Amino acid sequence: MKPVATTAQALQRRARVPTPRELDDIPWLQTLDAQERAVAAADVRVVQVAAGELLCRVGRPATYWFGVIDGLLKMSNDTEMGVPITFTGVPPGGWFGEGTVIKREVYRYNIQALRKSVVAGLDVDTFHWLLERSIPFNHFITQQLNERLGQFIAAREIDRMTDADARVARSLAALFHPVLYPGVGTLLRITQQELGYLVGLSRQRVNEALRALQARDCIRIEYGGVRVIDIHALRGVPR
DNA sequence: ACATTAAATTCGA
DNA sequence: TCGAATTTAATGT
Repeated sequence: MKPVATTAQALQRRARVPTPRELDDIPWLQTLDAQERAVAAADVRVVQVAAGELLCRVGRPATYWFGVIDGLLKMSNDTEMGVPITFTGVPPGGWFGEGTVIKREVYRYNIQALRKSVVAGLDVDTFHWLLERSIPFNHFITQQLNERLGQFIAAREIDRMTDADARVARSLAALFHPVLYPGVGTLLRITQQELGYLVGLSRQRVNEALRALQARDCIRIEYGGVRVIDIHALRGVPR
């Protein structure tokens, strides 16, 4: 997967107005009252990104609050020296970057599309407009920040786990988070290769882990995706 | 790495 | 626009 250089300007040029169907898939929009929803919906823009494309880069000023309509993104956090460390996936229904947008700072993550995806963006100014007047929106954001904090703590634990089955189980459980990623439902569309990129394992090893989890009746493997049978069992996979 | 199977796309009516 | 044929993608070993 080769990274494709993408400027914010190029993204803006390719952006279009969301379809009604796409608006329905934006969780926070549904919580707003009619007036505010109308204003916010009018400011949402949507763009297709190709696999490997970089949506935003560390250090660029935050101009949008992003959400995944369709596809799968990877949040990665570079360390000082060059390459590695700490990934989380962002499946459909996930919105991110609110911490950065609230403070009007620069992005602290690289966001890369793991596959061809549809991403929505809300202008920073509209975000602040909502934050200043809408209680439902504030509830949404508070909850979002709170749940994500829990996810980062979980991610640290996952990093330390050596057992591949357990890593896959916990990473999957994170992606099935009902509050952060309501768009996922019980079927997560992710290939074993993509899971491999996220967790840092080979496709073969991910395949093996998934089969073990399926044997435990935690999940069901489907073509191009994974269905959760028992999320609690998934979280509880030991070691 | 390879064989198998599923899905997406093309193409002809 | 239907469906068969072909190509591409994902899975399992």
